[in-house]
Amino acid sequence: MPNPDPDPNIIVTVDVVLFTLRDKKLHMVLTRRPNEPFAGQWALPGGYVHPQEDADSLAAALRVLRSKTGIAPPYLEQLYSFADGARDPRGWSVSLSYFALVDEAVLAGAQAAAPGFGFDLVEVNAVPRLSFDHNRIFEVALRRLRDKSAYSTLPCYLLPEQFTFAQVHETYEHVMGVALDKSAFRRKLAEMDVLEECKGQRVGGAHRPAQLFKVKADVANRLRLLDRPLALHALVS
Amino acid sequence: MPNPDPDPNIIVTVDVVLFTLRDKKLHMVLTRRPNEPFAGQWALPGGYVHPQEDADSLAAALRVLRSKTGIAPPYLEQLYSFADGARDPRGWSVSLSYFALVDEAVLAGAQAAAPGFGFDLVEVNAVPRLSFDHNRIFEVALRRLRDKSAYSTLPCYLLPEQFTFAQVHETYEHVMGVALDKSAFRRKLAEMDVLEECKGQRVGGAHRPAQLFKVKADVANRLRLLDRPLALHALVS
DNA sequence: TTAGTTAATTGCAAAATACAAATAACTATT
DNA sequence: AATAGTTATTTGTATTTTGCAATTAACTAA
Repeated sequence: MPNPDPDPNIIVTVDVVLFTLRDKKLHMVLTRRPNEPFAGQWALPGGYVHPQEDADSLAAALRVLRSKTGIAPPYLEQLYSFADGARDPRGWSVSLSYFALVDEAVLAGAQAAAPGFGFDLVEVNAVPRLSFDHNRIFEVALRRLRDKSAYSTLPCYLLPEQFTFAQVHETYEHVMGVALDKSAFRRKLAEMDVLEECKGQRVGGAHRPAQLFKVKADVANRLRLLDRPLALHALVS
Repeated sequence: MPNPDPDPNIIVTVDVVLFTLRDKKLHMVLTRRPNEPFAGQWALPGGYVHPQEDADSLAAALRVLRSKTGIAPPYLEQLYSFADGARDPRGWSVSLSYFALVDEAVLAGAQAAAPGFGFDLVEVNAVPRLSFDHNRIFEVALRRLRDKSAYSTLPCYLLPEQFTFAQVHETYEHVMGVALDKSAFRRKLAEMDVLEECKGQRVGGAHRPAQLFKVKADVANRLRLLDRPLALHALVS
């Protein structure tokens, strides 16, 4: 009548799709697998859950990211769990997958501070063949990022400390892959009430200077949602 | 250099939050735990993943539902994965959780056909203390159901084969817990293009009879989404 | 000064929405 | 068979939200 786990071990890992914006294009972080299976191949940053070390799966994801990229992303959310007997040649396995966003400068800073971190950035339209079912995980993450960007402040986590309105606008467009009307977008941003002016701070070239903004403190910690999503116009890329 | 799983077993289970509408109120299915831990206590229908038997976690969820309730729900979606060292006294564990919707008549039919199925329905506003972290899983499921209902055909999976417009309207209201303007809702339903008239079929008492509808065949298989969500009015319950 | 350039605001037609009212289709009662 | 009662369904319209374009603002370089 007692019911000990009657089944063989199930492999439990965490994998993270870490997005950033570089040269106005959405990129993701990839690593090379150090061990079999798929040794030497591209893969998402990931690894085993360590039950003694990780309080929960979020902690495991943070640990993995720290060890592979040296950063703690400002946004990290559980994406989905891929769990079946075919995705890993070693046996039935679960990937607790997460997706994360970070300003590129933070990634570059981490890479410069400790050149040992072996990761690369690839554009999301040119993702190579990945290990396991990581291409599928990436696809789900990209779709989720794009869908959620239409009704939230998600793309703001890709921005540097200070930025102009044009940068926010561009960021949304490049993340979502669509054109967004400028004045309508400005109205929506105002409605969301997420930006704060950096008083007196302006930047620009041979033209009217642009106001610098930063994300309001309370918004930086908590994703803000729209009642009605942004309207999508023409496809951009 | 070989890398065998270095860590102790992690328990992997599936748990399902199965919703239905009874007496115009949203209910969920609960079972009594047959074994320790929490023997005799309320819990979500759930169980171990069986690696030899289950191709993937969805198959595991279907198997668990079949064994505990005798039904195969028309809608079943992965909800979230709860994974930490504290939720199960036996050790570090993962709950691959799902949520499902079904017409109450189907549940009643299964219970009548095989009275052996030991499950109960409880109203979502009167959920008792559950085993493990199942109360939290339920809360997440309820929030997801309500949020998603605002921009999808999700509540349609709670309806019987044929139904009136008033039933759809009520179902949305009771699922979401808000009042919805009737004519606006009718327009949205028309826009979604999900209903098909049952020609000539009408029902009613001492008043104008109501047209019977059914869900279009292609919609029954695939959730349909709205570009803009339903507007929420006053809280209802 | 002025031409060039990007930033930011404003105005308005068009579309979508909230709300209320009217109309339709029955039954039960007189 | 008229009519009162009840729910279903459609229609109308004021209000709000959007799409789009034009205008104004603020700078630099020539």
